[in-house]
Amino acid sequence: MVRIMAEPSGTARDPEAVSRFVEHFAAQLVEAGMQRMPARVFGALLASDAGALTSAQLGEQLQISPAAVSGAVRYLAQVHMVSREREPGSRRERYRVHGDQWYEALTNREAVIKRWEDALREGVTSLGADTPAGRRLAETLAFFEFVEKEVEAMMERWRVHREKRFGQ
Amino acid sequence: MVRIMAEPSGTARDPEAVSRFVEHFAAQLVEAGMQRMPARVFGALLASDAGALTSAQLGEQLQISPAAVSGAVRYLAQVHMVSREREPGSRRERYRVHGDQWYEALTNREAVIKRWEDALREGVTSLGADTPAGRRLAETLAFFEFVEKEVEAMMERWRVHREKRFGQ
DNA sequence: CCTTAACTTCACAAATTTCTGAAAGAAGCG
DNA sequence: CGCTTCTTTCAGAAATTTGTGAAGTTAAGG
Repeated sequence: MVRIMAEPSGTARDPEAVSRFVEHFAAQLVEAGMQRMPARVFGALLASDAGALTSAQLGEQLQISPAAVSGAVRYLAQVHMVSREREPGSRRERYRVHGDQWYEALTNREAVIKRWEDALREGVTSLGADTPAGRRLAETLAFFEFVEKEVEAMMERWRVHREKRFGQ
Repeated sequence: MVRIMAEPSGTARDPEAVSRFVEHFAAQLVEAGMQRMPARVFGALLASDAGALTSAQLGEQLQISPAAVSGAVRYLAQVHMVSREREPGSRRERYRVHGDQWYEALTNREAVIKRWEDALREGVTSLGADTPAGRRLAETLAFFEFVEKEVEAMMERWRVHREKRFGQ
């Protein structure tokens, strides 16, 4: 049970409360399809005061190996949910949740949607646009195209809403 | 290689084209987090002319056991992506994609969102609304609440859009 | 009622995924 | 340049998930 004094900040936070949140939140992400380690790492970052942690801190807090941290972080960076930064003049890397950047990523299932659309388009042509099945696929495709446009507009509105509510 | 003459309809469909679509589409769903069997079953239903298939037909087309069909269908029904119907006077059950009903369900990640929100709310109070971490969680929570409202409005607009484009 | 057709549940084998320890690979610092 | 500190990669052990066969359950039809 070693505690790392990582942040120079004064107020000690209740590590148990943090852990409870992290695990609970991660469990929801897992249920929604995310892998366990990425989910936990992401939770830990969200719940950190600085919004960023080093690899060692993550390993310590979550009781996982450096290898596990590495894998989780690679995934999270790939889907743009965290960014990596190197403190200049150190081999230590920090991983950060970028305030806004990340829920942009959450909605950036766009890549996913695009591939659904491709599959559907292919289906429409190969089954025939004039068959009942083809028509069903076409309608589904139309739905996704609709959603894609709408989500974009929604994020625009969110940025405005956010500005008003949280300043900055 | 046995073909079932299931639909009384005349035009034979190319089973290979259907299969190609089903597997491709299912693969995308899997990548997005859905289990393989539910994804394949759902694909098969989407690609069927009647929009409905019996358990036996699904097993035949996808080359899976009745048990697998049962499990997949149970899941799909639970999340309202298909509905089950019994042809009156028969033990045979049919599973159907309900045209509209199902993408309502897709957006009905609402249940999921609700639980994310709960976890976040808990986090805000337990970490303290006045801490940096607490503020970050609160903002994230606000985002989800925003999305929830927006999605509802979006679906309303879709119904209108759909009506215009596909009649009925 | 009894038979039989259909669906479901359950225990287990197989396949897949997940995480680790160990070794290899970068990059600051002397 | 070599040493040291951190991160990544890789092979494999452990755990989990997935799909099956077989037994169990339900309900139609004689």
